[in-house]
Amino acid sequence: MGIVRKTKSIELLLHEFKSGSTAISTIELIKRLSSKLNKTTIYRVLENLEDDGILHSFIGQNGIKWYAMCNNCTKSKHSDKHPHFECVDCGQIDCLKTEVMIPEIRNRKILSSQILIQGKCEKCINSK
Amino acid sequence: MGIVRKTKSIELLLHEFKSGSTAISTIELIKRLSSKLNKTTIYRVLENLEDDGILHSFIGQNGIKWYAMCNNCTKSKHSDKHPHFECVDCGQIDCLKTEVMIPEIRNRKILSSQILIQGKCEKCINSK
DNA sequence: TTATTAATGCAACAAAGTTGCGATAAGATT
DNA sequence: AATCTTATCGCAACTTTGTTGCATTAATAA
Repeated sequence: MGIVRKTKSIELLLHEFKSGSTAISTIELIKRLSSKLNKTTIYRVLENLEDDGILHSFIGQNGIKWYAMCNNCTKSKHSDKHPHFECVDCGQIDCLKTEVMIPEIRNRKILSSQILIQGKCEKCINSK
Repeated sequence: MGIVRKTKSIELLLHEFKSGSTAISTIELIKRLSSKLNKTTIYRVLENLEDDGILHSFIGQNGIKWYAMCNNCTKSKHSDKHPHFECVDCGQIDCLKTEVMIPEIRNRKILSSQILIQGKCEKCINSK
């Protein structure tokens, strides 16, 4: 689908992502916004924002879905191929600008890839 | 936990993986074995086999869990850091031997990583 | 053969996400 | 500004994947 009308729901959801390259899980968004939005609406708006190249999504190591802002995507081309970094201590997931080279593979045609890195973020390394 | 007794359930489950480096999702295993094993048993045996370094698991792009045979793992050290390749046509997922280099990241300590590559497998490229 | 307890099956539950449909509201039209 | 069209929303009910508690079964040690 994609977005046709500017609504309060879209505004509320995008507001949560304004602080940059940190990802937010759908369940976290539902927790934060459940007093203002129905969870069905949240799932649907996120899908529309992704279709329009405003957000991108990926699956965390426990199987739940996360969303983060896109940088240079459009409706037709999602160019967010960056890795995501998940802190094993605080649980925060960030988008990385680091390039990871995926080599060609014999007899296979690569179309896309997801890279999820686990480790400790700066904050959690220092607050040991 | 890990495995203490050799049981029929373990034998049945491992039998499904005997054909090498192809991964199988938990729901596929439940479908195949539901006449012989309870799904709770399947979940628990898979967990034990992973704890013992016999199988390893990862999350597919739709959030469901997949298992595949390990090559050189032990109870204490899971060394399966290889990428997984998912065919967008036939849905099959295989373990790759290809090495993917994850570069160091400033101010973060990397502990592990998952790489899931999507594309077309040899069979599906040719059967166009 | 018997005893111990790991492993299993069952039922009930939980979490994450989806579907159908009537009600609401964005914004185009009059 | 009032009306109309239909995208969007909220609600309830459902589905899928996975988990928990507990009584029963069976692997294997004694």
